[in-house]
Amino acid sequence: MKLFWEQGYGRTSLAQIADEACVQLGNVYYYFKTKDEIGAAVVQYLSAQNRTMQEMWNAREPDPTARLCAFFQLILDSAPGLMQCGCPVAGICSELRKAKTKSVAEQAAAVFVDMQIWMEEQFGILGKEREAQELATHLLTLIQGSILLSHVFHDAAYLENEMRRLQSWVRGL
Amino acid sequence: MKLFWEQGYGRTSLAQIADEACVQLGNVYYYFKTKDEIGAAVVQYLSAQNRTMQEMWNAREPDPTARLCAFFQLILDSAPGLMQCGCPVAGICSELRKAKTKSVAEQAAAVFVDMQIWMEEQFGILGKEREAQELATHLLTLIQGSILLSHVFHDAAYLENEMRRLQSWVRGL
DNA sequence: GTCTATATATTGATAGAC
DNA sequence: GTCTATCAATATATAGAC
Repeated sequence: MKLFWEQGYGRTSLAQIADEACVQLGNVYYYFKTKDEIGAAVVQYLSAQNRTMQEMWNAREPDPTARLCAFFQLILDSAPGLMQCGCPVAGICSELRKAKTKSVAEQAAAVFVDMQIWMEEQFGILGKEREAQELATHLLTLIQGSILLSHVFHDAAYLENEMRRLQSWVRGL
Repeated sequence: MKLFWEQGYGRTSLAQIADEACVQLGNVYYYFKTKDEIGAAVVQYLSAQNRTMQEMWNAREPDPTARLCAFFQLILDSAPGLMQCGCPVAGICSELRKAKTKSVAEQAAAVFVDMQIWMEEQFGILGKEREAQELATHLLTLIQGSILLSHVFHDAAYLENEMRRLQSWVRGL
């Protein structure tokens, strides 16, 4: 995951992965038959990580507003990495969509669906059932747009300003 | 440009480029010493294309609102390609930022700076000098965010809905 | 399960005939 | 300017010893 995020899927060789894992190149193929399987495993890891965070926020924070703020705060805390490498899910999804590995790209897109549905649920609890889908899409658009701008401009301020704005916005709901 | 957009910089071989240009592989090196030089030329082409469009809108449309709407309309017309391959500027910028070719990534980022400055100018003419920068950033965030979502979800509706919303918003200024 | 060694294919890049 | 031929490096993947 680290290498795919930092360098991209295509630029990362199996030799680098073996080196990062402190094993020999040949041993990688004992666990993964192809490089695509490693890509699928990474996407699955990112998906599981996302769901774990959602379950944690659902359990810890009774207030949907606090849950959404916790989500924004996680993005804020990840700002340096997001600025440097962009969104790991969007990155691998876009790269594999342009390749022949379409199935893995679909699994990566499913992570965004999970995020969207979770945000919709929070807006629903807040009594915004009718606009929930529209609000969730709007949020995801702003999040991904600001991550991309901070990455392209190499300036975390784009992401930080947007996240702080969203935090104060959601607190005013 | 076509190949880099559709497949990405890394996945595109010089053999493919030569084939697309209907020349032999060896002949490519008569015009470009390295692959990076081709990447730089593509970014320069995208930059020139962007500036050409801006100059055209500035000349044809006396009203800044109409200019911004023309910009949004161009994105709308490009929706199928943007959905399929994402933003060509952001794509090559992100890919080369993760590579060793940092200078080309900076040139790609400069295209976004051009867009932002042009939008700021339009808001300035509209009498929004004070908020011009903030509005331009917000626009760029929504544009790039909606392009990314339409690409990841493989659904042009995300981009189309956002652009139509921005068109009616800017007409209400 | 882990390792070394290697097959096979493709890549960016070069040399030189024409 | 365009071509053929090829180098050298790197990639994914496999075979088989231990």
